Amino acid sequence: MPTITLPNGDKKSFDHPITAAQVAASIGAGLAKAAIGAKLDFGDGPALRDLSTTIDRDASIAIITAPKPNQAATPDALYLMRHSAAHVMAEAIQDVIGKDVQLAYGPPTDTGFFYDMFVPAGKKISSDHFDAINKRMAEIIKEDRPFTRYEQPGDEGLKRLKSEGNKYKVDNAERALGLPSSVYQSAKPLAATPDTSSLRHSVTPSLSFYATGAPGRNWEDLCRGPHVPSTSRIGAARVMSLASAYWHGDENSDRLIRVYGTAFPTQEQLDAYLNQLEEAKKRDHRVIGRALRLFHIDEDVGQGLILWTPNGSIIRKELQTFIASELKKQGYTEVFTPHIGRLELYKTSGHFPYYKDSQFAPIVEREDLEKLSAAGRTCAEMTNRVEAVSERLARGINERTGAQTITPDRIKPDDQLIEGFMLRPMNCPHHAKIFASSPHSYRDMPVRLAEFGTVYRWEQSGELNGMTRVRGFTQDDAHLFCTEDQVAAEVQGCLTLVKIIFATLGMKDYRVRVGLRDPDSAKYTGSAESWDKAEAACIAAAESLGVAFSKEPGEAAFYGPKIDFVVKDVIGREWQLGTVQIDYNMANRFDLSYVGPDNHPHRPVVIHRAPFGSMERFCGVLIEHFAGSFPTWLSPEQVRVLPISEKTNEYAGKVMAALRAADVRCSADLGNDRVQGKIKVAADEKIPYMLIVGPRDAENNAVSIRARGTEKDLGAMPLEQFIDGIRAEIAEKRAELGVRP
RNA sequence: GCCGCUGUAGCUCAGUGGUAGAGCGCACCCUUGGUAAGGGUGAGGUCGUGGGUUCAAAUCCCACUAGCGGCUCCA
Repeated sequence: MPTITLPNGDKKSFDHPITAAQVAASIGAGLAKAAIGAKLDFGDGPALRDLSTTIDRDASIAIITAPKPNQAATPDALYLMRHSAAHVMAEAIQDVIGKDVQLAYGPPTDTGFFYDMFVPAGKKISSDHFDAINKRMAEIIKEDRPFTRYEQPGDEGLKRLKSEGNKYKVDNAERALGLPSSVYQSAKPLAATPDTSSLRHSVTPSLSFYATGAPGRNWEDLCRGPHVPSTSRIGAARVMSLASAYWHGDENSDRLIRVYGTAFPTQEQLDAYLNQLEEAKKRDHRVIGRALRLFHIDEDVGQGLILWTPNGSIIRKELQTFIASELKKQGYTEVFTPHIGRLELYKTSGHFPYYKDSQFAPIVEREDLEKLSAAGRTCAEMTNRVEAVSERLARGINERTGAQTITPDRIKPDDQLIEGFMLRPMNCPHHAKIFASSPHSYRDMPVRLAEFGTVYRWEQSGELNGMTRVRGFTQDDAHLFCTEDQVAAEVQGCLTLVKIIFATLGMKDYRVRVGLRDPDSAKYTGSAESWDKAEAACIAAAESLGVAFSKEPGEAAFYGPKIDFVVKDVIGREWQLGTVQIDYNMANRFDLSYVGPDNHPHRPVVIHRAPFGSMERFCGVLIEHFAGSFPTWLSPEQVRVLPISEKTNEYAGKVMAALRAADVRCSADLGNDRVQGKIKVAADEKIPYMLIVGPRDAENNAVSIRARGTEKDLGAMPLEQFIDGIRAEIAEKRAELGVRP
């Protein structure tokens, strides 16, 4: 007979099996009323369950409740409500579009839920249907139909699903039963059961179904649950958007329509969320970037290629100056290298064969093309000769790495090869060549070569996104060539740099991933001992950051472990910014060495690191972080002088000149607007300081201050004092606008 | 790359088969005003590109191109 442990440690014993709802009722009527689910632990870990779950053995329980008014829902409560809302939305869609819409998979997400579905040919779902779907969802919620769970033996349930002709549900059922799929075939290994929760569920020999109402009479769906007790407990739900998704995320498989929705306990909370989305859109770096004229993308220049306009260029330049000064302190040396290199170089590095499809096409010499053309050769022949490697190179690479990237049919004698150049996808080959250009003693190590190096990658067109995903970008790159013993200290130094940058910019909302090797894979280069040491160094360095980080086995590059910094944009998408990667491969490929204390050559270890990642992406994220209101040191325009009338224009000009002489970025608004109008314009442009000057100020050699974010006149102060104040603020890279009379 | 949506003035957008519109911005004029837009006049568009249907296309159809939202990918 079950003994049930409550969250506070109290125990309750019952002499008969009991439902979670009854447990709630035994604690209090208010709890029973608010309950929408339960987290039960039968000793195998906590799992969310229906309130109707029968408890027939010892368990600990936490009742999940709907939030009180004005209270935020717990993640568990939202999970239950949204998972349930997905069913309601699916029913509504089938009512609006047609019963022949086939449902596939509908889980909750961080911000709501989605349901993937197959819409038969001839039918269509579009945003025009949203009003009707929303209306139908509201009706179903209002009807307050119970979510009724029932189970069928696996074979029986499967037979029934097969007779219904929905292969997606058959597939779901087969996977729930632990059977191989009879309907889904793919070259790719089957993904693990998609599961957005950390909750565990066991494979059972039966299948569970949920009817929204009475089984057989109302709408129902194969589902493992759990759900809220009845539809009215969902609160407020809404369909949000349409997208496409592949079945099993497999691009060679069926394309499904993914319908996104969200649900909140109350209409007010849903409205607040929608409002928040609207606000987030205003922070979008693409919107602010245009409004503040920070960057431009021009169709005629090309997709994914950023033109830094004067305002954006100031921000970038300030950031680069900032980081360059930190690099100097850490003993880096700066280098400059070209944006292209010979194909041979990237064949040596392995980039060309390995990442062929995500690079710009090679630049082939005109003479070669003409020769081939005159000889009647095809395009395929040209490609073959461009992509092939010399015997010498193939030997070299195979010897050291067993390189899988060169196939024997692509090895050609030198006179068969077509040479060419490539836009560089990475800076490391150039830096490796600089390292190799002079001999090195262990006494010189580490050698730290830094460059704001622009690289070009052929990103898929559908991936391009403002400044955050582009085809040409500048890494704040550096390569540290060090001895094995120096790896830990150098990784530590890289993280210190990242920490300084993030702290200076007030960026706190990021996460850290430590990518480790997959213990079951053999694709990695470098010795096991080196990997052990490097992984330990990465973990130790990450621990020293004082920030939560995740260890991610299998996420290492094939050439070494790495540490990535990831931030979210305003609409919740994650972007990788800074990265630190340890590389055991490159030094081999380029045959790099230094002379050790034993007077023999040794292989250096290479660390790739870019604390910002790319200037483009970093600035994009930074625009959103500050919502365009940059601290003074980064602001394209730091001060604007606003004369009250044209009578004070001359003094305004003097003020501007004095500020410019003090290295402050400043302009004066000498138009014939009234001062209210000039303030509005300057405020819209998010300029940190407005100096309003009239005859009174001119007489006293003073300025009246108005700081961004302060909706009033702060009073007047002597011009010289203002200049001293703002210079200090800029020099110290202060986050706040602090110059006051 | 794939699916869906979108492309009209510098920007934000209205215009569903019959002479191209608004607000903001811009230019000029009046106003000389002490803290989030005083007033007026004017310039500015081969309606993303190319085909097609039609007496007639910004509008309907097709293709391309670019952007947006997802998916897949990301050294």
